[in-house]
Amino acid sequence: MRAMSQPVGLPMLAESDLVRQVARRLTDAIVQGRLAPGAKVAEAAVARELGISRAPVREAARLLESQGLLQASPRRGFFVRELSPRDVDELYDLRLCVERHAAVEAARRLTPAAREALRRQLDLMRDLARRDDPVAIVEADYQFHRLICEAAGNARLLRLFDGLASELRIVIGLIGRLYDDPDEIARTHEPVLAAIEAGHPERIVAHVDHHIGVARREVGRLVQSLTPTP
Amino acid sequence: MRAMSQPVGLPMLAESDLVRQVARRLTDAIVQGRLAPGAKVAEAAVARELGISRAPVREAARLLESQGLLQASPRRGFFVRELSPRDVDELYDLRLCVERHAAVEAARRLTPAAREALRRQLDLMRDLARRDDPVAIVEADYQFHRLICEAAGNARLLRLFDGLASELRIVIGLIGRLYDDPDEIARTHEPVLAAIEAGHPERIVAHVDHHIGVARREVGRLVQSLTPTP
DNA sequence: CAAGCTGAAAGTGTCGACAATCGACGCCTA
DNA sequence: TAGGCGTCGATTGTCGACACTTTCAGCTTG
Repeated sequence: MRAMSQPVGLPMLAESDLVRQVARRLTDAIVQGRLAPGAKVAEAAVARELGISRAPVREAARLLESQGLLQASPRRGFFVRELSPRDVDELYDLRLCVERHAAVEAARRLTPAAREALRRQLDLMRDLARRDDPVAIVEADYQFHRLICEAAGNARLLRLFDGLASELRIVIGLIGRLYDDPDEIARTHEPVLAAIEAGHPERIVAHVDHHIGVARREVGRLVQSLTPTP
Repeated sequence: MRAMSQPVGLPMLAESDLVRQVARRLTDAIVQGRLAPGAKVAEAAVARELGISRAPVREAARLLESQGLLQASPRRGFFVRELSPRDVDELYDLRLCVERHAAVEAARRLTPAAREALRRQLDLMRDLARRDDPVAIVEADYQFHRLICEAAGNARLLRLFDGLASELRIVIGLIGRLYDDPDEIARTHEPVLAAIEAGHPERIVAHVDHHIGVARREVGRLVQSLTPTP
């Protein structure tokens, strides 16, 4: 009984789990926009395409449902989640809540390694902005925020952030370029990192609020333009 | 098309979804302490006991895994999550983060109905404290916090709170009485509601912090005493 | 006596199949 | 011609079965 007191922490190799693989493929397809919001995800079709049976597909779909990427309609199947402007509002409310906390915590326990990683990520973003690579910038943007959550040292916080981010990617994946001015991204991130390094909680919150507010407006506008006014 | 313009409010009969039912049963068994942390949840055994096949059990288990109640170990099965002191720390960190936000938002958009519900819940808690009903008090405590999250008007926030709460219930369910002084619960809730009604963000945060800090210490002590020092 | 090996039993991962149900198409009726 | 009804196909929900893995008890051996 004491033998397996530590099932936690191991990288859990041998991910031969078909479920995880299917979940990953579906997730990729959704965030890359290959599966549009509202599209039906038929078990049989996916299973045929992957050359497996329906069981793993079903379980993967349920996993993605719990993550908010799919929506289950009893007796009808799974559909890619459609995000209303209200949904986006909810998601950004939570992002604000989560990332404020993450940034403050990250500042409290900032290790040299984490600080270095954040700086490198910022450099990368500046570089991508110069080279005007809109797809890579969105990814780098995501990674920067993820690094902050990682630095907060709370595994659940990180999982929560991943969940919010993947749901937002449903809509973000629809467009190639999120910001009109790619350079703006790098610029709005700088003060966030600076505030974290300085370690003033109020300043951190203020800059995080500002930065996320900008993103929120951008995505909000985008979703608004995508939603056929009812 | 106008015929059923009101799909809301119907009780949605015929929830023949076995998965939901199994998930509910397992959840109940866990939070009631009938399934102890670390216990194995064998698909076949559960299926036999419920008189169904393994497929729905599997899906329900995976659902509970995504909620953090179960832990999947490839090729070995599902186990009831064991919470280390560190896990409890993480959970309370997130609770703090989530409930601060919820309380501030609830204050911003407090409807008379929500306010009334919160007051009634507080009265109920006072009553239960007088009658010294430790089990009911924990439940009422949970409901009070849930009402605050409901009043915040963010469905995802509520789901997030439910997830955190159910994970914490893994350990809370282990004991009958969480607080030494039942009356203390009601007393530490009063200033929270007062602050929400007053609407001062800083005061709200302060009181929420204090209240959750108390609970955190209690649960922390409990978990500490349950953990065989490694 | 402890440690390692062997075999069987139990359990998971995956599959294909069947019944129940939902959506769509076409037909009938007013 | 518009609207309701019944039938058909397609898909889900559930099941039982099989191969492979893990676990554990008993045996062997140093």
